[in-house]
Amino acid sequence: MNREAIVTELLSWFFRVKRDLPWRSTYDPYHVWVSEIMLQQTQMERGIRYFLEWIERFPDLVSVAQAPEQEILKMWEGLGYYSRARNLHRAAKIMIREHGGVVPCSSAALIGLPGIGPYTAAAIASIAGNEDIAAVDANVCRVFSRLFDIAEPIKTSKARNRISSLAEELLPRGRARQFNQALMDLGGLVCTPKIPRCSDCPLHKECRACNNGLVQLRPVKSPGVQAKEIHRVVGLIHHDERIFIQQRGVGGVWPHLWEFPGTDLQGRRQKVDEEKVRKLLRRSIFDETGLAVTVHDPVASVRHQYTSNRVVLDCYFCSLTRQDHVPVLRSAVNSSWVAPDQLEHYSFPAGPRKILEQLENRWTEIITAA
DNA sequence: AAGTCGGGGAT
DNA sequence: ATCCCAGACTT
Repeated sequence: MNREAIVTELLSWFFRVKRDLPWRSTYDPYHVWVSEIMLQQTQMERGIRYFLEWIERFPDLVSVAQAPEQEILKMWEGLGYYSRARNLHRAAKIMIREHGGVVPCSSAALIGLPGIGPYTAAAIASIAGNEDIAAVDANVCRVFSRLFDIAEPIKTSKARNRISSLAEELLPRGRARQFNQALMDLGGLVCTPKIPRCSDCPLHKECRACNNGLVQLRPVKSPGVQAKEIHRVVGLIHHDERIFIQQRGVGGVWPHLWEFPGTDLQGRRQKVDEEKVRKLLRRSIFDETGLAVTVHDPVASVRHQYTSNRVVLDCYFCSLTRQDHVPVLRSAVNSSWVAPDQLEHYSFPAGPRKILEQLENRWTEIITAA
């Protein structure tokens, strides 16, 4: 295996076909940092849209550090992994305070900042600062698992360590910026998961898996976990032309995002008794918020998935049975009564957001019907 | 080492 | 329907 040839072919290919990405015009460390955080576990096409809107709203580090968390989360809405947004916010404040108001470019200074692990530190340091350090992401793992025909399951630390040292050995000194991005682009454009385009690959002559006819079997994956079925019911509580929403804590999923109160149903297999569902929802809303409500008809229902859960989310219209509308929150950290046309200013997970889409233009009809 | 954390696009 | 993604963090 000719390592010299691999590097030469790879860099030559990158120079020819590299993607024209927003943060590649200047390699501004702030831009590179934001892009790397956004692209964690996120596909390029989606990331770019969020990146452009983000830079328009937060053109520099100071604007991020000074922004209220609510606005940070609103810009992140729909992107998932919301801790990334909160960590970005925290890290911005630290950079202002301890790094002279700039995004540091050395991996040593970056590692350990909120949301910045080994990969992201190496990626920012190499792409923004051209530091000689390999950045091994999912793309690079896949490329190397094929290039060196690695039979070990790709998720194991053994395989990861082997790939990391291979990447370090291969990295041409002084050209880490081009080399790392070249590997990422190769993984994203040519050496793709399902149907790799080996005939277009600049490394196919050097690729062991390709030469062994094993490309389809690489990388080796471990068995996945089965998705959990969840049936959730929530209440759209109406009072005085406003809707009740509450803000989640930071303990579990969707930290500091807003939601409608409700509960998960347990016996989700058999046909659910409508009356029992209403009673259960009334009870759980009372437990969670202290609000006594009457549960009316369902007004929206959506399906969505997150992590390894499949969710059916039913939304019931509710009204207060007593005039007392001051909540006593059990698990949420904050709450608000909001006019329907103001709900768009709050950040919701995808499920409730889909509910809101279904309710758009139906508010008057729904409220008068009840 | 294994779980948790999202969401949508590709296949 | 399943797989996947410019991973980090907790247990």
